[in-house]
This record gives sequence, C-alpha cells and structure tokens, in this order.
Amino acid sequence: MKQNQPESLPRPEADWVRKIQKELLTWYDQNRRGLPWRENKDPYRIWVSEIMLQQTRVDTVIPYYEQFVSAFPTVKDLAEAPEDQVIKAWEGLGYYSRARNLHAAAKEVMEQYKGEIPREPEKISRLKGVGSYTAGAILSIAYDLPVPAVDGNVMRVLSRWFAWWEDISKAATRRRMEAVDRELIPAERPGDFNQAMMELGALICTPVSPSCDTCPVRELCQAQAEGLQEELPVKKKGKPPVPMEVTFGWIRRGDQVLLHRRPQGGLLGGMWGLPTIEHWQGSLSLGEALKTSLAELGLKVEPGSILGELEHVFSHRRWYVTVVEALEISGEDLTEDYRWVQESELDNYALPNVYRKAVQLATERQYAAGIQGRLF
DNA sequence: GAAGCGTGGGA
DNA sequence: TTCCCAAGCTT
Repeated sequence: MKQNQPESLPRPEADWVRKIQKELLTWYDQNRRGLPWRENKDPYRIWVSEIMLQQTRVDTVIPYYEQFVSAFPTVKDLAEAPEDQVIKAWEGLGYYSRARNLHAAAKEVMEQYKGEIPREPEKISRLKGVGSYTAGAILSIAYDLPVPAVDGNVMRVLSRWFAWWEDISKAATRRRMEAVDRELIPAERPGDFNQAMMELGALICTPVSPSCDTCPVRELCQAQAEGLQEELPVKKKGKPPVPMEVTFGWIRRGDQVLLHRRPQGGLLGGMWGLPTIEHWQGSLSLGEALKTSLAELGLKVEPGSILGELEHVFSHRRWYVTVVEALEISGEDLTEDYRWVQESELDNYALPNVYRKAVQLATERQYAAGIQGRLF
C-alpha cells in the first residue's frame, strides 16, 4: 500500500483553496468548542494556553489554565511572581521547563516590550519556549496575522488532504508543511482558519478511526478518495522508555523530611523531590547506595524498612522506585539543594507527580506495623 | 537530525 | 499490559 514520496510539494489550485477555506470556516463556526482560552483574544491568555497545550491534552489543561490565569491575570503579574509560585501552579502538568521558560519570557516581555507581547514573528520567536508553532498560534489567534500554526493536528490533516507520505516526526517535514499551509490561510480570518485546522484534527480527522462520514471537506481530501486515511500520516515510532531502578530516601529528622532539588537541565531539572539514587538493575543494594550517597554530603543515616514500591513512566524513562526509610544519625550543614522540611509543609513545594506519589506512599506506611524488609 | 523532556487516558 | 499518544521546544 505504501507509495513513493512525491519529490515536490503539493500545489493546491486557487479554486480548491477557496473551497477548503469556506467549508472549514463554516464548519468551525458551527462546531468549535467553547474553551476557556477562547473567551477573548487577550494575547497573554492565548500564550499561556498554547504553552500548556504543548504535548498535553485539552481536558488536562483546562483546570490548570483556569487556575493559572486566575493566579497570574496579566503578563505583569506573572513576571513579578516568584518562580517557586509559578512552578507550584504548574505542579503535575509535566514538562516543567515550559513553566520556567514562560516565566522568564514574561519578564522579558515586561523589560523589552513594555508588557506587550510582540507582533513580529522574529521577536516573538525569540521568547523562551516559543517555537515556530506557538509563535504562529499567538500571532494568528490574538493578532489575526496570516502566519502558519502547524502542530500535530495540522500535519495530520495536511498529510491526508494531499496524501503526503513524508514522515511527520521529522522537523524538515513540518517546515515543508508550513510552506504549503501558508498558501491556504485566508487573509480575512487567519486565526479562525488555523484553529479550524486544529479543531478538525481534534474532532474529525483523528489519528485513528477518523470520522470521514461527517467531515466537512471529505470531497476535497485525497486520502479519503483513495481510502488511505488510516495509513496516513506516516510517523516513525519512538523508542520505548528505558527501565531504571531507583531508590527514594524517606529520611526523617524528628517531624522533618529531607528534600533534594534536582540539578538543572535534566529529568525534572530544578524540581524538588526526595533524595534520589538512580542505578542500573542489580548494580548496588538499595541501602548501600543510599547510605553511601548521603555520606558524601556529611549526612549519616541508618537505613530502615522499605516503605513500598511504585512505578512511574516518563516519556523516555521507566522508573521502578523503591522508597526506603532512614533516620538521620548525624549531619552537618547541607548544601543549598538539600532542605529539611516539616511534613506538614510538603504541600507548599512543587513536587513532580512521581515524588508526590512517593510521599503519599511513605506517609501512609511509615507508621505501619511490622518491618517488611530489614536492609542491614 | 535526533534525543531529551512529564503526565494521564484510551485502545 | 503495552502502546500511542496530546495544540512542541531546546540542545
């Protein structure tokens, strides 16, 4: 069934383009979802929604969005907020560099652009966390500028409309699709047209079992005409997450617990969590690893019982976590990225979900009767 | 160009 | 259970 990739880009005819524009906008006017970021065209709100929606489902985003714009109603409020507060508002949403970049970009908008999100593609794209898609989305939706906003939905739709066999997981494919998409955008309603493309992808032209029966542009779709809608788009499969064994320390000093801030840049970079030791399966015993690791900090602990186990899957990593209880025996002043925290204060920290799960597990079981597994 | 970066939901 | 995601960006 596979076909050869066309060497050249699709060249839609003017008549075809007019039909697509008309049918798609008419359908959008009647079927658009009433989403909270569609209540007005405040560029700041559009911006926040687009960052949150990166690789994240609409249903997941909605409550975060409502709470975020309530806590930070304007770009000025966001820029002036402490970073801890911004990250806390992002807790559980994932891809936390998005929050850091958004915060930094808000500061830049205040300092460089007097609080107004720039209308120039070159300037808005320079903001941290704003790439090609997000720049196009903000400019077209908030400012009605005729620029492409090509996300996964749009690539899927275009791939089917033109029976395009290029791998949409490649960056080069997205750039080519932007070039074609640019020719489809109507001068009068660029923002609505871009949203209509995405809405079609979300509601009708879905990844599996697309609803071609009710598609407003099925007569204009080459994949539908050839029965190829289930074959397209072509997308290279990703690698499965690499399994890792990990130990979390639930280390107590009185009614305090030791937290650790993870190093910037990597997995959960800059986020607080329980002291964490990653090791390949079978490389070290849990207690030895924990004790050795903390000893390097000048902290002596006596490992106790295993409080429990949990599994957590990231995009590229699978953690098999063992939560180990330990009591501090003696310690000196720790570095800045370690902090003793009252158990009752843990809720004030922005903990990624994997650590939130571990804290819940530990607090439930630390007083449970019986030693499940003595380490020494 | 490819890899790294979270999470929860549905098939 | 396992897989594939869902309105991508950065390095």
